[in-house]
Amino acid sequence: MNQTTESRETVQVSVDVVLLTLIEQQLHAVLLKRAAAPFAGVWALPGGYIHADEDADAKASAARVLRTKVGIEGAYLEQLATFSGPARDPRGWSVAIAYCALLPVQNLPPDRADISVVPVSALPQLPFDHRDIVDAALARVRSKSLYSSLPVHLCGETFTLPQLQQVYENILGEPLNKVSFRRKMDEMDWLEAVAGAMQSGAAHRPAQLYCVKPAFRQELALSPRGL
Amino acid sequence: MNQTTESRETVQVSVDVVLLTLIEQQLHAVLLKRAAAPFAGVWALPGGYIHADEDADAKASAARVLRTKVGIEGAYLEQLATFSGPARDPRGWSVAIAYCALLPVQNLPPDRADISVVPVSALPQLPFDHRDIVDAALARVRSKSLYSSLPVHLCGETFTLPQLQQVYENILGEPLNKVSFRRKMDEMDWLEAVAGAMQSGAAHRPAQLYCVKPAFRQELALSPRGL
DNA sequence: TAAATAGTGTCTGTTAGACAGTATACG
DNA sequence: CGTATACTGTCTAACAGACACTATTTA
Repeated sequence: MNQTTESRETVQVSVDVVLLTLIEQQLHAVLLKRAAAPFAGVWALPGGYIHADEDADAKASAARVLRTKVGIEGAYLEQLATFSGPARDPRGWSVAIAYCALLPVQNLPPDRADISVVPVSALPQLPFDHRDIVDAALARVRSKSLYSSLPVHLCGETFTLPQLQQVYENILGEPLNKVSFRRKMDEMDWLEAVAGAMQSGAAHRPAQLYCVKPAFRQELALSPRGL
Repeated sequence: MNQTTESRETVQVSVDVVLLTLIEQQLHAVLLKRAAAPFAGVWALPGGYIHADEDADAKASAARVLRTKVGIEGAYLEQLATFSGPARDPRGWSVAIAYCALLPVQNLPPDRADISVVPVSALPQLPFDHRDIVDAALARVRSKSLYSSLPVHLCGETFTLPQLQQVYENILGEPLNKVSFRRKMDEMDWLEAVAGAMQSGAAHRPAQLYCVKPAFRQELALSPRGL
């Protein structure tokens, strides 16, 4: 809070969201074609100014951006970091509160001309410092996947342990030990088995379906020693 | 970034700093007596508006606040989180980019009437949402101390391993195993021994002095598996 | 030489990964 | 019954903590 009453050059405050999903074993980010200047017509992160008259806080602004501009609801949302400076936006000194959002691929909105879902390994050039923001999101998601239940937010309502392990492996970019993974999931007690097993007609033993325990639905669960 | 050009109610952006130091085995926070309304005369976190005409980014604003309002320089600075909403400041919808700063006690400024250094376990009532910000800083410092070299920023230029272990223990609030701690410090290779040993006239074997390796002076070093 | 803390060697229990086995579906 | 994947039992290697021992200073 300020200790003086002097007024200074205005600072623009916006919210930017890195919306990630997992498609065909690869993390993808959702980009929006910018409607207005600057960078009109360019693919960029979904974002927008804070609406002081309707947003309860910046997280609510991010949720509103996802709802009104991307058309999704219920994504896992977590504040990432705040980016600032005179050069990141050509309009002048600006502040962007960046959020990271995770969504199962099946909850993505239907195809739209102004929405692009691209692998994070093949992003186009992004305006502002959006590339830095995406990089920060990827670093955060990868590091948190080492010791938390964060990746469950990329799975649907129910999933099998082999599926969940694959999600972890896709995010981390390295194979995990099956026995250790299942032992951890068991110890952490984040999941509960659903009555019916998944058969899916595959020519092998069906896998048990699990869902996240209600207590961890919105919150993250942490593991003391990783994995 | 915004996708529209509409303009809305203004949002105030400030920077708040949780400056922590270790005094007599206890974490202390530095509070400043507010000079201006709101909450004039009340102890609060050092903070201030961003000066768009001189600050390179919000971190520079935080460093400037520490320099001009608290009188310190060279503290370890790390962005914490951004707090926002219509209710946190009586002047209206506001955004506070919070930073956490660590400083060895010997680098604190000389006593001043408008500066108070209080144990974090005995903080007074704080205005705005400064209590939430302090709590976030403590949670961050404690969790990062589990797997990084962050506590070295609370030590002076040189220190002994028993001293450093005590800093970790004071932050974490629990005793650490001496053998394991020294084994980790050795494996991580963050420190280097200084030529002379510290005797300090104590009636026992003197301890080797260490300093942080130059590569980790400003950056943090992480440990893959904790401690 | 007694007291006090620094620093080290080694044992043991815990945890993580490798491997191989059993279970259960489909064709 | 062959194949493919789910799941489990068990061995082994790596790691962390406990304990005890040696080292070096002052009084």
